[in-house]
Amino acid sequence: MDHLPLKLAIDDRRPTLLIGFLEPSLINAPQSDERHWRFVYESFSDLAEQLKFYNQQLYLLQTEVQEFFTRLTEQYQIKIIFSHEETGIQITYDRDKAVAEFCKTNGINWTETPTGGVIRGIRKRNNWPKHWYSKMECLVENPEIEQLQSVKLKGSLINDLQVDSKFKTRHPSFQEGGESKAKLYLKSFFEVRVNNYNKHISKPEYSRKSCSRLSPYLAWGNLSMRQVYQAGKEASKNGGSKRNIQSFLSRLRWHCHFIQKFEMMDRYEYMNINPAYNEIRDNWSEQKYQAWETGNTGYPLIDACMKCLIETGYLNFRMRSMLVSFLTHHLWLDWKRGADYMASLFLDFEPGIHYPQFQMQAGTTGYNTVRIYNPVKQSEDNDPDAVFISKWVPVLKNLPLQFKHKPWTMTAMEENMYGVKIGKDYPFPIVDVKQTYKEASKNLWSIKNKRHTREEARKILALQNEEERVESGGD
DNA sequence: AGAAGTTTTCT
DNA sequence: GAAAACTTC
Repeated sequence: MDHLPLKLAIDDRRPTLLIGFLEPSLINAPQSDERHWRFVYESFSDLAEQLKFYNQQLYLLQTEVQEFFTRLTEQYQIKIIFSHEETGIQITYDRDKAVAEFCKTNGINWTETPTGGVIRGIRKRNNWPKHWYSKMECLVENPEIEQLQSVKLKGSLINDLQVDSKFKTRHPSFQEGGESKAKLYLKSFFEVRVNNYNKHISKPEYSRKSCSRLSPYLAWGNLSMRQVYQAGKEASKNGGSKRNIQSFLSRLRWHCHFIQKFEMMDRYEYMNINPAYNEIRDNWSEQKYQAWETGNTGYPLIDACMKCLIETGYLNFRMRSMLVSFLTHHLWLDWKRGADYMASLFLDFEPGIHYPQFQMQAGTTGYNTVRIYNPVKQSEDNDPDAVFISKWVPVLKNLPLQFKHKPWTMTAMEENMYGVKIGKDYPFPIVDVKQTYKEASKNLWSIKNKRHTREEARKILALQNEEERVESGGD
C-alpha cells in the first residue's frame, strides 16, 4: 500500500481535492486556508488541462463520486479527505451525503473547512457581518502545495465515468480558468480596471472590463474570498481609488451574505419562497419561453444579453436581472425553468447568489419591492451608443441609433432603405412591454398588499437579521 | 438595486 | 419648461 500524500491540482498548483495519507506536516497547511476545491474527476496527468473552465460547471454526482472513491481505494488506502464546505444545490447535497456515508463505512476522516465566512448550521444571522470581516482579515495561508508528492491514477476517470461530453470542451469565448489566470485578473483589476468600476457597473459592454471578472475564480475556488478582500484593502492603502474599491469590497460581503442566506434556506432553489405566489404564473407558453431562451424576443438588449451570455458565460448583474425580469414579468412565466437554464449558462454559477436573486427579481419573496425593468429604457440608459447591441445582434448594426433600440418603429420605407425587415430579419417584439408592465405591476402589487402575503413575508423575515431588513427596504 | 406619474424647485 | 424630489404601484 502506497503511503505517499496524494494531490489533485487545479491549473498550476491549486488543490481541488486533497486526499491525505497521514503526512500531517504537509497536509496541515491547506486545512487552515479557506481557498476551496471542488471534487475532481480525472486522471492526474490531464488535470491541468481539464480544469480550465468548461462551458458548464462540472459536478460529479452521487454515483460518479462513489465510483471515483471506490476506484481510489482500489489503488490507495485513504485516511483523510479535505474539502471545502460547499453551499450547493440539492444534487450536490445528495452527493455529499453519499460521500459522508462512504467515508463512514471506510473509516475515512472527512474534514471540511468553512468557505467565504459562511457559517454552517446557524439559525440566526445576528452579528454575521462582524464575523465575515474577522474571517476576511485572517492571515492568508500559502501552503507549499508543491511539496506534496503527487501520484497518478491509472486510466482516465472522466472517460471511464462517462461524464457528459459537454463538460469536456471548453468554450473558446470563455475566460480561461486556473489560479495563475485568476491572479492576473486580480492584479489588473485593482491596478487599473477598478477606476471605472462604479461608472460602468451597469453598462453591458464596459462592465466587462471595469468589473473584476473574478466571479468564476471565486466560484471554482481558484481564489479565496479572503485573498480578494485583502488584495482590495492593500490596493486601497496604496493609493487606489477608494470609493470604487470600497463599493467593490462591500459587494464581496453581499456575495457571501446571499450564500449564507441560501445555506440557511435551501428551498430558494425549488419553490416560491413565499407561498402566496404559488399559483400566479400558471400559463406556460413554450413559444414565449423559447424566444427568451434563444434571444429572439424582438427587444434588442434582451436578445443581445442572452446571446452574449450563451457565448461568453458572463453578464453584469443588472443585465442578468433584466433577463429575469423579462421572463417573469413581461412574459409572465414561472421562474424555475429559466433559473436552471441561466444557472447552466453562467461560468460563475454560484447557487447561493443565483436562486435568492432570481426569486427576489421574480418578486416571489413578498418582501422585496417589485422591480420591472423596461428593456428599452435600460437599452437607452446603459447602452446609449448601442455598441453592445451591435456586437451581439449584428443584423441591427447598420441601423441608425434610434432603430437599434427600437427596430420595430421603422417604416416600410426605412426597412427597405437599411435592408432589415422586421418579422423576417429580426423578430417583432414578442410582447408589448408597455402593456405587460401594467399587467405585471398590477398583479404583483395586489398580491403583495394582501394580508396573507404580508404575514408570510413577515415569517420569512423573522428568520433574518437586521441587515436583511435594510436590504429589503424596510418593507 | 425599477418605472411611471405627480408635485415642487430651479432657471 | 426642465430638472429634481416625491409618491405610488
